[in-house]
Formats: sequence, C-alpha cells, structure tokens
Amino acid sequence: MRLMSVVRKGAPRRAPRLSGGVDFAEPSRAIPTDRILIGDCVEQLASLPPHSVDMVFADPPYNLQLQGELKRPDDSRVDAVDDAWDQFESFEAYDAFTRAWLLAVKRVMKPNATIWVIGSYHNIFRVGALMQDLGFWILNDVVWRKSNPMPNFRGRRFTNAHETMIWAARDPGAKGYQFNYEALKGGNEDVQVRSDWLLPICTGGERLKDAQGRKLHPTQKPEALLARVMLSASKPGDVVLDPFLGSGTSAAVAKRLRRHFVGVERDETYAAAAAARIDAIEPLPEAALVAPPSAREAPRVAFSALVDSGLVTPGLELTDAKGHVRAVVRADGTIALVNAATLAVGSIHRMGALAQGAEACNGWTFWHVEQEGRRHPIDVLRARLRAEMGIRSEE
Amino acid sequence: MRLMSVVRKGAPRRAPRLSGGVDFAEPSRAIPTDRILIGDCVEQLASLPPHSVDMVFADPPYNLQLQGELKRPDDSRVDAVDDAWDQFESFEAYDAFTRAWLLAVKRVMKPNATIWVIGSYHNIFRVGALMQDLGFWILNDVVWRKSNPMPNFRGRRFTNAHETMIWAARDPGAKGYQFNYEALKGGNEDVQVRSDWLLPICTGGERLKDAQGRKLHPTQKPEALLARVMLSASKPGDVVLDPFLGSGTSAAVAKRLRRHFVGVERDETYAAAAAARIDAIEPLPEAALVAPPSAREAPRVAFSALVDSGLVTPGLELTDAKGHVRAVVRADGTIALVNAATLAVGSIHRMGALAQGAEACNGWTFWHVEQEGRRHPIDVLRARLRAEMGIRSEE
DNA sequence: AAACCGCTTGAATCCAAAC
DNA sequence: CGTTTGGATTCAAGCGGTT
Repeated sequence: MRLMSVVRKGAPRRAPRLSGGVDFAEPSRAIPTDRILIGDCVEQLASLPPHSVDMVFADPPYNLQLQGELKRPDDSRVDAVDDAWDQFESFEAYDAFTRAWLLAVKRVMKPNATIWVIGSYHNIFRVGALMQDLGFWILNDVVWRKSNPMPNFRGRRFTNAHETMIWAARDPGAKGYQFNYEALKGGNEDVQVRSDWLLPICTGGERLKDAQGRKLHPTQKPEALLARVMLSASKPGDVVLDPFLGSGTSAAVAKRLRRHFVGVERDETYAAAAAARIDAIEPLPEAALVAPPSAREAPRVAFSALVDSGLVTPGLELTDAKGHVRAVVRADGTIALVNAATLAVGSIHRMGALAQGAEACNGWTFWHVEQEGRRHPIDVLRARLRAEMGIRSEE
Repeated sequence: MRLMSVVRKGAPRRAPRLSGGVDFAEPSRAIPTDRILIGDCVEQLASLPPHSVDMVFADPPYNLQLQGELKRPDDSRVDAVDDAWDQFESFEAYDAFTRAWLLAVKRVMKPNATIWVIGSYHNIFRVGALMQDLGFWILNDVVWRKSNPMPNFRGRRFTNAHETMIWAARDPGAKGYQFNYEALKGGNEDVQVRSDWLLPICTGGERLKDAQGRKLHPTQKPEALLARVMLSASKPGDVVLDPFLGSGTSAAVAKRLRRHFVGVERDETYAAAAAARIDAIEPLPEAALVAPPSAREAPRVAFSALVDSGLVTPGLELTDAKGHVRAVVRADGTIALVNAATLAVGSIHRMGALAQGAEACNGWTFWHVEQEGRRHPIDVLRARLRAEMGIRSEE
C-alpha cells in the first residue's frame, strides 16, 4: 500500500484530503491518490497526468426524465430522483455531456485499464453507443439484478429490477487488462462467474443519512456491488478512478480492498460526507487479498454469496471439525490456508482437500466456524442464506 | 382467428404463402397476414399499409464485421480518438441500417403498438440509442438470463449469460399499449413479473437442423422466450410483425398463441424452413388463451346503480373497516359523513378521502356494510350487481 | 428471548374514462 | 382539447415496538 501510506503518513485517522486541483506537494506527474477532487469532473481530470489509472468506475447521471409525482397504492409519495444534476435539456445535451467525460476519463486511463459504467435503460444505451464511438472496446455488459427492487406501483410495466454495467477496455484489441478469472471462479464454486449478478440495493445501516435522518444521496450504490467490480478487474495497489464519486462507495470499497482511489465530486456536501465515510474504513488484512489462486473443481452455490451477504466476513477464520486445520476467508470468496508451508489459496473445496491430503473434499461440511463457543459447519450458513434469499430469487 | 382463416381457407394444411410483395387478393389496405414476405425488410414493409400491426418483435443481425480492422496492433498515441475513425465508419453503416428498418417498422405500427428488439452488447446500445432518437418510448429493458449459456472458453471475460430486449412504445406518452399485467402476475405466484427472465437457450428437438444435421440458423431463439413476449404484450387476434424472421420462431409462436403474423426474411432457405415449421404448428385451444377478466377492464358500475338496483337502500349506514368512521347513503348515490363538523356530502371516493385526510381513496374498498353481524366492503355488493348484469346481458 | 406486527422506503420515464 | 373524477395499484427489507 505504497501510495495509500503517503496520504495516511503522520495522520493515520484523518479524512481524505479535499482539493480543488492538483496537489503540488505530490511528485510531478504522479497522480494524487486517496483524495477527493472537488469540481466538474472534466476540468478536474484535465489536471491529472495521462495514463495514470488502472480502473474506472463511473455512475453518471441517468437522465431519468420523470414526469409528475408517483404514489404508492397506500397513497404515500415516492421520493423521486428530481435533483438538478439529473436534468438535461435533450438527448443531444446528454450525449455531449457523456462524450466529454468519457474522453476526459479515457485520457487518464493506462493502456490496459478498464472502465465500468453503470446505468439504466434511460441512459445506458446512449452511453454504450458513445463508448463504442469513442473507441472503447466492450468486454461484457453485466446485469445487476436487484433482490429487493422498488415495485411497479401502477402495474403498467415489468418491475424495473436491474441495472446494467458496461465493462470495457480502453482500446480495441486490448489483451493485458486485469481480470481475476481464477479467483472469481474459485469463489463461485469453481464455476465461471456469469454476466448477471444478484445483489440487494443499499439500505439499512450502510445507507448514509443527513442530519435530519434522510438519505444523504438519492442513488447510493451498495458496497457489495463495487467490491465485486474491483475484485474482478483490479488488484491491490491499483488506482481506481470514480469521476462521479457521490457518497463515496467506490472509494470506501477501494480503501477496504487496498486499492488507491481518485474521486471527483462536484457537490461539496457529498464530498465531505464521502471523506468522513472513507476515513472510517479499515483496510482488510493483506492476507485476505493477496495472490490469485489457480484452481479447478466441481459442485454448486457460491461461497462468495455468503461473503456478499455479510453472513461471512473477509478475515473470518475457518477450521476443520476438530480445530486442527485453519484457514482465512478472503474478500473474493476464496480461502487461504494459515499453516501451509507455501501460500495456498483457492476454493473451500480445494483447500479442504489440500489440508487433508485428499483428492477431493466437500468444503461445506469440512470447514467450520466458531459461534458462541461452538463449531458449526459452514453448510448451515449456506442453508441460512438460501432461506433468506427465498426460492424465487435465485432459480 | 378471422384473418388466419383467410389464408388457410381451402388449403387448411398447406404452408404459409410466400410472396414478393402485396397480395392483391387481400382487401385493399388490409395487411396480408400469416405469410412470409421474402426480401429486404425495408422494401417489403414499404408495401404494407400504415398503422396495421399490434406488436413487433425484431431480432436484427449484428455481424458488424469489425474484427479484422480492429485487431491491428495497439499504437501508442496519447489520444486514441483518431483510432475510432475506421470503426466509426463501420458503426455508421450499422446505424444507417438500423435507422432504416426502425423507421420502416414504425410506420406500420398502430399508435398503441409496442416493439421488442433483442440484442447483445455488440449492437443493443446502438439500437437502443437510435430507438430513442427516432421517438420510440422505452417501457422496459428486459434481460433474458440464459440458464445454460455458452461458457467463455478463454477465461478472459465473464460468461456472457444474457441478452437484452428493449420493449418500447411507438411514441412518447403512449398509454393504451397492451400489457397483460394481471395474467402475468397470476402466473408468477401472484408477484408482479420482473425485468429479468430466466429461460434456457434453444437446443434439442426445437432447434431446426439442415439436411446435414447442422443447425439451420445460428441464432434461433427459444419459443418459450417469444411466448413470454407475446403473452405479455399482445392478445389473441393481434397482428405480430417480425422484420427478421429467420427460422420463424416468432411466427410459430404467434400461430400457436392464435396471433396473426407477418414475417419478412431475405434468405429463401430460412424462409422455406420457417414456412414448413409454421405449417406444422397447431394453435392452442382458445380456452387456453382467453384473457381472464381483469379488474381494470371490468365495466364501470356507479354506486348509484347499487341504490337503483335495491342492493343498497337510502339511509343505510357505511363505516370504515374498523367501524370508526360512519356515513349514510343518500338517495342520489352520494353519501354523507355522520360525524363531520360541517355537512359533508359527496361520492364514496371523495368522502373516503375526506374521512382519512387523504388526497384520494377507493371508496369501494374503504367503505363497509354490516350484514349478519360481519362487515363486508361494499365492493362485494358491486361484484354481485356485476354478476346479475352479466347474466341479464347474455339473455 | 423469539416471534410478530406495523411502518417506512427504494434511480420510476407508472391510469383512463368522462365531462 | 384540457380538466375532473372514478377508482386501481406494491415487493422485499430493515427497523422499532409489542406480544
């Protein structure tokens, strides 16, 4: 965590620095990381050196074009996203805005960097077409399926239950981009991760509130979503840029996963709240993040889903039934053996087999967690998650 | 199935007619249905009367043929916008093609018709943006999640496990489009249907094969997908247009679901195979397709009709569900609040709203009558009157 | 203590017939 | 055409208070 330590040196618990432009205390042409730049993203990005970020996550305005107000069947009013920053005069105006920030972002991307952009049907088609026009090379579109979306109250459309993320390389033919295929697969029951992800929206304690207890930001994204993005397409020490930082979810997750962040935010209230939020984050132990594994195996249902759900926390210790063998849960859903002579990282099944010297192992029954002084197989956590998710949600 | 019978009259088991243009045997300006038009879809659609189809399903080609040009070595220029030039030319050609067929399709859509377009990340963003540019009004984007997608063999991306459908109305502000909300909900555990659908890809016996046993068409869609589309947004007797018929899935499903189809296909081999396929389809029994009575479409019954019919007597007391609020029925079909400080008289809805301090209220469910010691919403009386009226009207 | 109930809320392009 | 009025319409979670 070289660059992270620069900012935190001598002030380990202070908030990230807020800056209106380039920080000249930084080495010339080195990108100032782990801070929030306040201002218009196109202007702010122009002050950064070219080819300096490894990954971009962008959550631009969606241009919702809402008409009147909407009420629930119980006559309560839906708190719509009617903020000024989401208003555009026309598709042309939105396109010009989009083109400008995409170009500004592209300049600061390293040749092998990739970009993620999230949106809904209101804007994602325009964004995707412009990305193609500007020479980005789409690698996947990834669907975020919301486990608890807002329903369609009037019964006139399908429940708008997903958002779309476009994952793209900077240039056509890019081959050296970061994609942690084996780690993702190892955390997904050794099955390739698909282009549709099921995750809940951001509610409860994770949702930032203002002094009056109202939601601070209308469109705060869940940390689990950003964690999947960064665990997929970046590595510890990378610089992650977010040109529309908002409530700071991407920066908070970057810090937790030991990536560096550069955030741009126009609204000072949002920026200040994000800074405080980021400051409170404690990075995960490095052991929970290092070294992608190389694995191959069989069965179903993802251990990483337990991590996403919060039932299992990265860093949690797993043991066998008798407590002799120990392992640590990693953020991507793989586990690392603790007492191994060499670093051993992989799926719960493969690591279980390795620990026993067996060819195969059912990690769900081999590994245990200690709760209230008693050891339970992690299979009970899986059963709990299945129960929570219900029959409909993940067919 | 009026129009269907025109084609099948005198030749009940023959294949749909193949035609190069307008069939002059049809009544002038009536759209020729249940046949395949062979040729370029823009040209063929120009021969059809305007405002003549109820729903469109389009699975356009997206072979951009860009691979060769785009795989040249990555150069080191700082600004890669120039790189996009060649591909912009190619994208432009695709855009021109897309714009042309979308306009041709729009002309033949009825004002309340809707269109579905399916695609992948290669083309769907361009198609969606152009649809917005041409004035279509997006209602939903619907994700087809493939339960058995093709794996990603090289491990450099996520498994491409979905395709995207855009569902749009012909014009902004369209409200009268067909959407079978209640039927869909009824078939989905009484929960409204979401924008992500899980369905297997087309394999096995459903997949058309050529004489050599190879798959006839590279992108044959599963009939289950088309069935969900048509069951969602059309009704029996509707005319469904498919400008890129291919192997004929949409027409086959339309016939089975007792919709009429108009298919356009440029490739004669595909058209012939589709014709044979469609010919073998047996429409489902009408009883399997009739729409269940929906509350939204039920004939309106005024509260005064209950008074007129004698089901409700002037002077009868109404209360809310808990018996706190009381009102009295007046002879003209209005009601009067009993405990109001000032005299309050009006419709069951207005008085219900007033009693609650709400802006709106469904008086049919708010107000109750006491019968045999139990409270029933007055909606049950309305249902009884509707039943009696239904019996009378059929006599 | 665990279960249960009621209330709140989330990126939303969310009515239709009659007058 | 605009305006008024009837009356149809919601799912999953989290949280707090009660049983």
